[in-house]
Amino acid sequence: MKIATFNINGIRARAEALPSWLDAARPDVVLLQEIKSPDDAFPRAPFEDRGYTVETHGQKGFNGVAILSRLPLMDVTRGLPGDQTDEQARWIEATVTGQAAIRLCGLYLPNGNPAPGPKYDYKLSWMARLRDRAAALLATEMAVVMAGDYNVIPDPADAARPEAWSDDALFLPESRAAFRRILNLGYSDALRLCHPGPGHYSFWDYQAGAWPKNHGIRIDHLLVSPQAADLVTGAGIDKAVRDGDKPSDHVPVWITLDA
DNA sequence: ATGGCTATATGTTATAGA
Repeated sequence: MKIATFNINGIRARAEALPSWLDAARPDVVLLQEIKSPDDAFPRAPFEDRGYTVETHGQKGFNGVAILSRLPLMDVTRGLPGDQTDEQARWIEATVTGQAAIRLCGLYLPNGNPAPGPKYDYKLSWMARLRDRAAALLATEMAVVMAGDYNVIPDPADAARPEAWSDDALFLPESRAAFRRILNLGYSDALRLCHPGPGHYSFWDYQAGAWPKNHGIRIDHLLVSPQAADLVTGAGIDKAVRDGDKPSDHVPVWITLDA
């Protein structure tokens, strides 16, 4: 099974780039972030025509997550537990069944800038809720894959110019510690199971020539529970997508599983 | 150096992103 995460930065803006990548990469499941669309405006046909089931959790204008799957999805839930007043569409779950059942979580973690401030407070409180949900899922002993745009640079090796991010919400010590707390529950950063070392990025800003200068950061992650880590056979980043026509500022990150 | 580009809605400017 091949599972990918991709912050597409607008589903309608990626009407050509996303199907083009799907046809080349042939993932079984894709967790999408920043669809920037209400559910009823999501263009389903290009995906259903390719054999994908579409489950969305969107809102007007910003945010929004979705799952595309060529395998059956069950028990779909929307919204991260822990705060009934949170109206931002950033979390969706479903169980996908191939040779094994896997609980999927698609997430778009708050950016948090500027820090300090209310947006950063929201980021950290969202991460505390994420940790609680991650712990609850771990207790089920299912294979769990939590994938999406975490908006966290875990380590200096995950940025071409770490010094440029020292005061940024994506790289502040508290953000990195909150991410590390989830790993410390027992989850693994799946790309790191397969590819240690620097130079693996998933985002390049549209501005300031970040792409041609390769000033990237790695902020899109697939975290896997121990039961899911047992099944991982490979991982990668489809960097070439950033060079396509009308690209997102993020590129797809994927894993393959013996499942 | 300068938020330098992009997407969307609030729409010929503002907001958010990272």
